[in-house]
Formats: sequence, structure tokens, C-alpha cells
Amino acid sequence: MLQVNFLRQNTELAKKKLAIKHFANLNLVDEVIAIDDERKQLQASFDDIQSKVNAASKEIGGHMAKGEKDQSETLKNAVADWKKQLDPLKEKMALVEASLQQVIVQFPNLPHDLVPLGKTPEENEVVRVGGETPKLPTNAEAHWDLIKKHNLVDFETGAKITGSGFPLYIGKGAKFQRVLTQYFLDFNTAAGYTEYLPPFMVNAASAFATGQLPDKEGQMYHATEDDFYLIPTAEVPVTNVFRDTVLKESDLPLQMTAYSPCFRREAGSFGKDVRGLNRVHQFEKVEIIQIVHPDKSDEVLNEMVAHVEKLLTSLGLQYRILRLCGGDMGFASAITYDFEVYSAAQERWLEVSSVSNFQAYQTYRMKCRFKDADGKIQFAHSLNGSSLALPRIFAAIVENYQTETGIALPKVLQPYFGAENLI
RNA sequence: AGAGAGGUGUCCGAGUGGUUUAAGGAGCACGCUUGGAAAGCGUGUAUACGGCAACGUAUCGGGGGUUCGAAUCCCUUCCUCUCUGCCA
Repeated sequence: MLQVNFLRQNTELAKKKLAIKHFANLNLVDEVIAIDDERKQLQASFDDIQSKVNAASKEIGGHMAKGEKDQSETLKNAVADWKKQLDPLKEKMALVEASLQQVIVQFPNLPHDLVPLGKTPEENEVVRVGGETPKLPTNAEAHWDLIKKHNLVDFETGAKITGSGFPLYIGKGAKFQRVLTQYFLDFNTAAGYTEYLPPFMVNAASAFATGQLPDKEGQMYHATEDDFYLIPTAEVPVTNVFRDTVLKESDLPLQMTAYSPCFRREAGSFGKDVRGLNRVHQFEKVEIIQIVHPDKSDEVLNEMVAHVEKLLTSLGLQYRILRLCGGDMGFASAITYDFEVYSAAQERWLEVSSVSNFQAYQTYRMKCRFKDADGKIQFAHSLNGSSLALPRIFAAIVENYQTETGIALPKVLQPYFGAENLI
């Protein structure tokens, strides 16, 4: 959520930046300032009258104590008159505040200066390419064929149990999921992240705080009886640990990592893009999250990108890092780097991680602050990234490590799996 | 799921309609004292909104109500604890 005061003080800059995100209705900036002006005015009149009421009430108490009935009756009448003015003011304030809220949540975060112009994924900027294209055997297959052949994942039975997009992992497939999770968590905690195991359902307040509500309501599974949402990512519960808090400056940076299943309804497209493990309704992911001093978030973003890069390198996967253009970025993000892994069998890049700096957009929304050295309250910056999303890494490893006779494993995973090969 | 007890500031805790301007204690910060420390003494120590400021307003889990006036009374909701039940 953007702050009105920022828009007030940087109106033109804000409009320029919103345009980079292809936000259409720039007049909304002026509108929100006008609504805020009205809110201030109403607040001032309200406070003024309320102040008189409070003073009179106290005076009445004094008169009552002394038994001065007449004086207190006169004052009571005066208070009654003021209160009549107060009621319509209160109603109007509620309306104005609601419309202010309704307008301000429509603004996406402003893009960082580094964000390239552009509207479509083709205009994303390739920052780096690393690793080598694997040389596959002549009989190489895509992962959806391999997992079927080796009975690692059974989509049909998953569909019987629940519905399409709910994979059932079996045997070595199930174990491989566990091994990947364990390796990712170990890799993250070794770098200083604290491991969390959060609730997999959240209430509406938490979903609002990280920005899933109100915009993405239809993309989450909703348990209506208890009004809980199944999490689309561990980012939601873990970031909310620090909702409504005032931290000490010395608490920062907070570094957290968490494994969770992720539930996404996303209607999605058809064909190759969604085949096999490329897009599913339930998948596992290990997430990294940081809450940091505002001066540090640029630096921390680079550290997080380097961290994920190291992790991909350790798996021996070919990857590329994209800096997303204004039109392809998420709503709440100021700058996002996507990681894609090359699938030689599918001959395409698969997104496996997305690392973003949200600056104060989430922390303002969920009131996560810290007290600086001068005792002033500031909003912290939040960042997060996947390290990593499991199904696509599963798919990429299965495809890229396939041999004439089976499927090998990256060296770092062999001790975790207790074997040199998956198959 | 049923019955009961609770939810007050950073923490503990007092407070059942009117100097509560939330007592008292602890912690923390600064100062005095000291060779240094502890103890002692003094001062300060929530958040949001409005205001250049003085200051004003709101907040005692959340929401609503009664009243001239609510931490206190009423309704509602969430959460915690104890007992009983059920359960991996």
C-alpha cells in the first residue's frame, strides 16, 4: 500500500513511476489526495467538538460532586447539542475513510529505478546466464513421460483423490521431494536464515497484509466455514509473524526460511505450459523472507539473488536471471528478479524462483515498523524469494540428469538421498 | 464440543460509572553519586491521526450499544487458561 503523504509530496514522480507499471488511471493520484484533504478537515472538526464534549463532561462531574444540579443540567443540554453535530460527522468520516482505503489499495507499488520499461515477458532483461546446457541421451524424454515410466508421480490417482493438479508422489518420487526440501532448508539455515514451520491456513487479516486480499481473492482456496484461506506461499504466514509490531533497530535484519505446501486455484492456460509438473494446484516450496532496514534493502536483494544463484549452481542446473520489466512485475513488488532453469528435454526455460524487494509496500500495509537510533518509528522493508519451488526443480533435474538407463542425481543431493542415482 | 475463569502499557499488576491526566512494581535509557561497579537518588520510557508548535483526538483483545461521562455496565465476536468429552 502506498502512503498518501508520499503521493502528496511526490505527485509527479509517483505518476511517472506508476506509468512504468502500466497503471492506467493516473488521475487517481490527485483523487486520493483530495479525499485525504477532506478526511483531514473532517477529523479536525470532529476532534474540536469532541474536545468540548470531554471538557464539559468533566465539568459536570465536578458540579454533581458539589450537588450543583442546575449547572450540570445546562451543560448536559449543551453537550446534547454538540453530540447532534457529531453523529453526521462520524458517518461522513467513515464514508470518506472507506473511500480513501478503497482507492489507495488500487495502487501497485512504485517500480525501482532499475526496472526496465516494457509490458510483456519478452521485454524482461536477461541479467545473467549461468551453468551449462546438459547433453541428453538420444532417447531423452520430457519429465511427464519419465515420471510415468518410473512411477515417481501419479497425476491420475491424484485427480481421483482430489482433482486435477493435485499430484500424488510415489516411492522415490516422494522421497525426492523430501530430500529436496531438506537440502534447501539446510542450505538456507547455513546462510543464517531461521527456519519456521508456519500454519498452512491463514485468516483474512493475514491475507490482506501481504496483499493477497482483496486483489487475488479468487486465486486462493477458501475454507468458508471458518473463513480461513489455504496459503498460496509461505510468504503469507511468515511475513505476518511481524504484523502489527514495532521492532528494535537491532532486531534487523530478520532472516526467515520456511517450507510449506502452496495451494493455488489459478485457472491457467492449456497445453505444454501446464503439462506435468509445470503448473499444479498444490506444490511444495521453500521460501526465504527478510525484513530489513530501508537503507539496506537494495543490498539485501542482491544478496538474496546471489544466494539463490549459488543454490542453483550447486544443483548443476543451467539458469538465467531476468530483471522483470514494469509490465510483467507483481503488484506489490518494487523490483523482481526471476530465475529460470533450462529444461533441455522441453527446450524451454522454467521459472523456479522469483526474488523481490517490496520495500515498504507490505510493511506499511501490515504495520511492521522499527524504532531507529533517534527513537523515530519507521517502516521496515520486506523482501522474499523462493529457494526453491520444488516441482519444477524436480522436473528439471529429472529431465537434465537423465541417462541412457536411468536418472542420475546432483552431487550435493547424493548424501541426502543415500544413492548416486534417483533411478 | 460442553462448563468455568480470564484478556489492562515492554513485562508483572491495581483498578466495578466522574482529579485515571491508567496507581504501584520490574525492566530499559539518561543523569547524579562512585576509583570502578552494585545499591541509592532523580528524570524519562505506547501507538495512530490532525497541528509549524502548544496541544487536541482515538486506543485497556476486536466490533457495536447505554450514558453528560465507560478500562469499569450491556450485546456480540476473537483469543488464552482450567476441568470434562472427543481425537493423531
